Amino acid sequence: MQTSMDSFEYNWKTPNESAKSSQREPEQVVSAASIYFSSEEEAIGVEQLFAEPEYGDIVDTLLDFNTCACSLQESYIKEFSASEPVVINNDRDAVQRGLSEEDKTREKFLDELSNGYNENHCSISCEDYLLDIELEEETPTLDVTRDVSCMGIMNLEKKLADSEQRNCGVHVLKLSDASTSSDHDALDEFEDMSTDKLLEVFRNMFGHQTSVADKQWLESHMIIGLENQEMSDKNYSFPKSSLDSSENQGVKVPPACQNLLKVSTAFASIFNFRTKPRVQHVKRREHIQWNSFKCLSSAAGEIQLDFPDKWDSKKLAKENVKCDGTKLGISEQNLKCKPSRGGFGRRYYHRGAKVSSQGLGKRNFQVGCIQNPPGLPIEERLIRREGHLSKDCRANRAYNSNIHSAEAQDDPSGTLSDQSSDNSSEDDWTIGSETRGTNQDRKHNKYWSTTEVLKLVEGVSKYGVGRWSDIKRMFFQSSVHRSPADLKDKWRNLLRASCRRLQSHRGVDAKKKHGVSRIPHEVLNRVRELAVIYPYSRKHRTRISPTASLVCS
DNA sequence: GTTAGGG
DNA sequence: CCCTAAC
Repeated sequence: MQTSMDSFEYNWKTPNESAKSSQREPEQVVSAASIYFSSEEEAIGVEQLFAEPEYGDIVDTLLDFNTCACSLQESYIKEFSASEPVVINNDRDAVQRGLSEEDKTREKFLDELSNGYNENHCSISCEDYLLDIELEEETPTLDVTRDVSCMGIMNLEKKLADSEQRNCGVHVLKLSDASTSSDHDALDEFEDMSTDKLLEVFRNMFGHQTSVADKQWLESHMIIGLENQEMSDKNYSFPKSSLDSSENQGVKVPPACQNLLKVSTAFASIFNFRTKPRVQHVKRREHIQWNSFKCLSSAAGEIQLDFPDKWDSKKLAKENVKCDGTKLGISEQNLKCKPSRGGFGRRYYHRGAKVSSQGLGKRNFQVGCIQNPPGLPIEERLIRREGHLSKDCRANRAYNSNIHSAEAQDDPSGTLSDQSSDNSSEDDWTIGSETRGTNQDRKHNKYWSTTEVLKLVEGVSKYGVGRWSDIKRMFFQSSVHRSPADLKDKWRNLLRASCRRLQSHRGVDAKKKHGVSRIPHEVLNRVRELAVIYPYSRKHRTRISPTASLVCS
């Protein structure tokens, strides 16, 4: 199991170094321990690592440390904000320099954390998960920097004394003052339980067995779990009945789901990791119970619980369901739309919906890439890429374009214009196809005017072939419908036309006859000259006929 | 984000 | 003009 423990900064300092650090400027106060889990499996693995008896002391130390940070109240922050700032800027070298026997054990523990826990301890295989669905999960954020630094302010003297007492480089932060009344209630409840019962409760809370039979250890960890459960997700009521019954009677969510929830919420806060927005990979059906997925998604607040009873991915794929969130139970307001390409980027229209083309075809059930218009039947909201449209559909579209292409022709004089500025580009466009009523696929389909062609030629003369963005910026600033890609396409067509003209005058005459070719000879000659100076790509030249390529290159 | 190239 | 891959 590969963990992301590299980001776990176990930066502890010896008391002496800490004293030096405390004299730094306040802005140098930086964060201490933080852990990022990229998956639930990692959290589970680290949890099991923490449950090892040989690491009990270290776990206590870390948990005390982080629990204090989690439990910090605003009043404490205010109260101690005027105190001397304390730097908890630690580094691993400092730990190694102050080695003791206890430190060695700690180092071993930290090494295991950083290297990833033994695969055998991981109960869930995470290698062959299908990346079916990507859910943007925004988990609660804990400001580690603020909490830890303030906590350091609060407990400076106590911390130093405690760490010296333990004769280790780790600053042990005990925050007995910060215990809440609810903690005491829960503690009383746990104290009445037998060790076996505690083990059972532990299993119910965190979803895993623990080999630790120490009653105090179990109590403390479950208190922490409860406390952080409340902190991390107040909307989710922790099933108290799970404490009383191993059968989890009366619990609304299935046990399997509880396990997932508690690992992801309670331990997340225990480890005080500042969760960053991440992509959660939801496992396919073979690897996770459907009910568990429903529960997990519900807790994440991203997915409604109107899932189908069965998820037959093959069937859905067969139906060519690409992005229909409804079939996945995604609420429409929770469907996040990746922004379509901005600036000069192209926008792709399908049935009135904007679709980002990037990545649509990679996964069958990618969520969060579309924006469906509400109020339409499911079938109508199915977004299909143009590539999946039938040939008849595309042919019909081309037919519509051809009909309107004959209705308007631009610059019929065919004379060269001196205009090369950008102030008339919008006006002298000729609309080739305006069939928006029935065909909204194409962006505008406006023919290039001679003025535009001249500007393009001028731009290529100045910048050369390939700097389409610069040409766009300098010569087509106000031409909102001419993207750099359009310029590139047009230049390619101009190049072909110029070569074709030399190749066959008959073909040009035929096109003139049909009113298609309206590019003046002078322009094409200039294009040909520029093509010599700025050769187009080799691939393109090879596509032109051998005789033409000789001339063009 | 930009560009090349196939369609 | 659309779409994708590559950078």
